[in-house]
Amino acid sequence: MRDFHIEASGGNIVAARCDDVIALGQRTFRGFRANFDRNAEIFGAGEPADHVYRLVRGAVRIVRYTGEGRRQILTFQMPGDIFGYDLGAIHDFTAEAISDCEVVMVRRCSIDNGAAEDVRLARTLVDLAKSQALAAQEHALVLGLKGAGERVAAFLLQFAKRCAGRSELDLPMSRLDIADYLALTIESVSRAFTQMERDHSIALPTSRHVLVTDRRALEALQAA
Amino acid sequence: MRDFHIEASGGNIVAARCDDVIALGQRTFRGFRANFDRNAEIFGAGEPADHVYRLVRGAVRIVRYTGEGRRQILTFQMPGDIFGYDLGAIHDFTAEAISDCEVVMVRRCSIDNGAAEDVRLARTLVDLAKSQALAAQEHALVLGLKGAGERVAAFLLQFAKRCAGRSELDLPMSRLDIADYLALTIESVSRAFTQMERDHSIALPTSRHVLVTDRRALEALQAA
DNA sequence: CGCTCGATTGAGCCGCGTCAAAGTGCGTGG
DNA sequence: CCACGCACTTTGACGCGGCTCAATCGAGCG
Repeated sequence: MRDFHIEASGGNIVAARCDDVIALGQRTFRGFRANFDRNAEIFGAGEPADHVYRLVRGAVRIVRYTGEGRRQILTFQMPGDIFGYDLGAIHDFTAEAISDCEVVMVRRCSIDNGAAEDVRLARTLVDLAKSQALAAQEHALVLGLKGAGERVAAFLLQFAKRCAGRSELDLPMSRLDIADYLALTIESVSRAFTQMERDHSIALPTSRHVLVTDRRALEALQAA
Repeated sequence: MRDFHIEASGGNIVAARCDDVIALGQRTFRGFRANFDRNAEIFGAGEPADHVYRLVRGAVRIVRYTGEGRRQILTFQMPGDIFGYDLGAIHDFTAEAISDCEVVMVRRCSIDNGAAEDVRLARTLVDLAKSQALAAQEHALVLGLKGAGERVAAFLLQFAKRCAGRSELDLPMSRLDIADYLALTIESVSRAFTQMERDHSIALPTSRHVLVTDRRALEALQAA
């Protein structure tokens, strides 16, 4: 398990080991591990999409910027998630580290080549893409149908489900990240949180630490 | 090219021929052709997803209904589009005929079986799923970042691109369909149309017939 | 201790939804 | 062929939810 170091021009990649893999289907792909500092760009929209990533530790946001600085977060990636396997040869979106984080990078062509000789892998990739499509559609539903409070409730429930249904949540992302994910302002997100606290649906020991005390109430709120 | 008829319980499928196919990758899948009347349900959310569809003629909306009758349209399908190839064994959404339309249906298992022995097909399916994911993400961006007028402009430009960039558009869908796609009300959609007409960005010989007279203006409006 | 960044809270405003009323086009039947 | 009815569209008046602007608060850190 020999370690070696990479000095990226931006200084974001601080260390890498060569013994890490991404598992897809029955196959494992050899890649390397990389660390990114908080707010570092992992890849940018428009750059060549020649690597696929698995998040090991930390949290990542997939983002689209508009001309005038407005920002929309499409998904949050949590440990175990695969990202960066985009449609074309160019990344459609930007990936940024929400917290200091650790990823495994695999050359995309090795996955594509593997899929050319392993139908089981190919099926796994189809399901991966389909589940991303479904997630994006659900996101569009939330943005289209729900009001501010309902969006935040839906976000909390979605996040809780990702954490194996635990009722004690440590949010890695700021209010601004949540706002840009739900297409709201920080103020609206904040008001929604305090309202849910007043209703005793949640408790907020700190602003990033959430206790879901009444899941039913959140589910009822979300459904509205 | 012998014709035969199917009588569905709902009376929606009025005729079918057995000589039609869906082409995917290098392969063609034998299926059968079916016609649906305007507003007929092609498949419903929750039903077994054991067929994949290609639209031949007409237009289709992919829809999600909430408990209280609210509705969100996720995509419009135009001739040539493939739909119904969902993630699980159950359809996540409902497909409805916007106009009288004609589809080719293929058993989903024949596609899945084909992918198990043809890697080129498998790659095509990955790209199909990825492009659906990208479309859903773009849709989420529109709903998240744009105001009413900008959404309608984006919709018109997207529709125009689908029609080989023609500037003369025949919208198959009602204002209500557009509203439910863009997460607006019919009134807001209507006002956006008339505003664009006042700005001489478009002309409206009839409400369903749109002439894009100033594409640049629409693009500028959309970008806002 | 004081600085800074993020979160919260409040006041006012604006865009879009809601409600209501015409207006328009089209198919149907007389 | 015309008259009617129905579904869809357009237009207007008004209210509300969430955005904007601004001030305060709180926690982490040098």
